[in-house]
Amino acid sequence: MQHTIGAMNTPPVGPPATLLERIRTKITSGELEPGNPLSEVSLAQEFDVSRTPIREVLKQLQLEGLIEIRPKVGTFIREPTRREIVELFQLKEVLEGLAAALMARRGSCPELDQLEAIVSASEVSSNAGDTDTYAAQVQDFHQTLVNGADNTKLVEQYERLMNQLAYFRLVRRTLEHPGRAVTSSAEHRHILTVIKDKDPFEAETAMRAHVFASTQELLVPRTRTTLSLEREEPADDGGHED
Amino acid sequence: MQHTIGAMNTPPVGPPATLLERIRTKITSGELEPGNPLSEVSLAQEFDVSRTPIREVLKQLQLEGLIEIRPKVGTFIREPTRREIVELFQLKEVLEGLAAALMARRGSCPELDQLEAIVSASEVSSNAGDTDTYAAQVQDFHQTLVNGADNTKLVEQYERLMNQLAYFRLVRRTLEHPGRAVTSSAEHRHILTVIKDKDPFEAETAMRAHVFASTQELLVPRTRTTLSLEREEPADDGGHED
DNA sequence: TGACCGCCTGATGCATGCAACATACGATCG
DNA sequence: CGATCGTATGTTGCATGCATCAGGCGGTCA
Repeated sequence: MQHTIGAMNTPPVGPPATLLERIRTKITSGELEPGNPLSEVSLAQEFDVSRTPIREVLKQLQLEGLIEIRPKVGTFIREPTRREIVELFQLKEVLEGLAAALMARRGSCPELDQLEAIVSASEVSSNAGDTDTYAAQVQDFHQTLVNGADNTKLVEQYERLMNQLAYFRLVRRTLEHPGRAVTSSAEHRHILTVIKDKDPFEAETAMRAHVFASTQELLVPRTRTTLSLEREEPADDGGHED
Repeated sequence: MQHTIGAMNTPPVGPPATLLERIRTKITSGELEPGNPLSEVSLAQEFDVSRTPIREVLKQLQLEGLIEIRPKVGTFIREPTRREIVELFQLKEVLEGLAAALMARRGSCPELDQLEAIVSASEVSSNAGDTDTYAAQVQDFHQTLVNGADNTKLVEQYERLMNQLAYFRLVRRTLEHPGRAVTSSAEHRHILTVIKDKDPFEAETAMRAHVFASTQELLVPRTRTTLSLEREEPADDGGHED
């Protein structure tokens, strides 16, 4: 599970992180509020470097979609529009679907064992109602699955996507729906089963259905405890009519 | 079809292109050979700016995967490994599949009419054996389809993917297979039909099959005119067994 | 002759300074 | 009193200079 790739959002060790990673983390961790201005001089002082490397990093983060540089005005943390969030989740669905299919084709691998451990542990925590633990395990499940696809380009695109979503802010909300945890856990178990069965098609289908369901939980404002997928927003939400 | 987004690889007008776009184009257009060193001072002189903006651009291009910056040594045009190419094509398949599904769900839109025009024109050129014209139309078909998905994030990821592939270099080879053009053209027509029928599932399925077939033509060295998908490389090539 | 060691050149890495511009505020005029 | 214009400030945009280091080349020694 260790990554030697340069651009990671969760470096295993602390200090020896790239400037890019450190500033990115400052944004994705929610330390800064969206819309907040990011002065080059402030960052330069904070990280004890000059403006030059800061500017290089900011340009890259703009390319990643995390910030917006308004020329001659300033740099601001970007707040994804709802439309963009929907778009990103549509991508998330197919990317994770691909990951599941690739893992199913791949067969035995370290990540498969990790998935087994994660799913087993998450079944315990979900039944126990330990939301915090389960939330972390959900993250692990998806990340491990993408890693298990053995496709570095997929991992890169997925990382960028999750960074743009500031996913950390969203996951917690999902699990506020009572009963979602156990349902989600069951879906994880099913996905793992079909992957073990080396059924790429079913793995992809199940994964996409799972991601779609989780997405719905996130995008639909939590108004009632059990919701039956009624739509209360005219905007396209990536519905499954296939 | 016009894009006002900052990072595009094919700006509609010439001169007022960003420095990033201009340098990126220098790479993706094949003007530079892979492995070729990209000196900061050379680029600075060529574009009549100082090294500072050049460095910012190079850092961004590194993030895009187009170049490799070896610290204290130099910057080099990156040559994707064959494995990376396979990985990128796996992504291309699902991204274009998503695009087709989204277009099918969307219904009438300008891009749909454009697709109709492109497919009709390409049927003519493919039957006439006009390879050059057909190659351009193939590009148009795929680009228009992705644009028609009405998902800006998908467009962005797709652009990056195509840049990494240096797709321009590869497409031409595909059409060297005699008969591929007419087959491909027929697939395009079928895809357009199911999109018009608003059948997202079939659209995605057809699109993925088409991309996969085209990919095979690209990845399998052209040894015989009609090949029946036999594999001559042990490496995983993203096979469809679902 | 062969291997090793030190310099030398080229590159990048970064700090700094100046110029240009967008924005906000306050004074002035109708 | 309201609108407008000028200025003041804070920001980014870019050029330049120096420090640092990797890699190559030649000389020297065994």
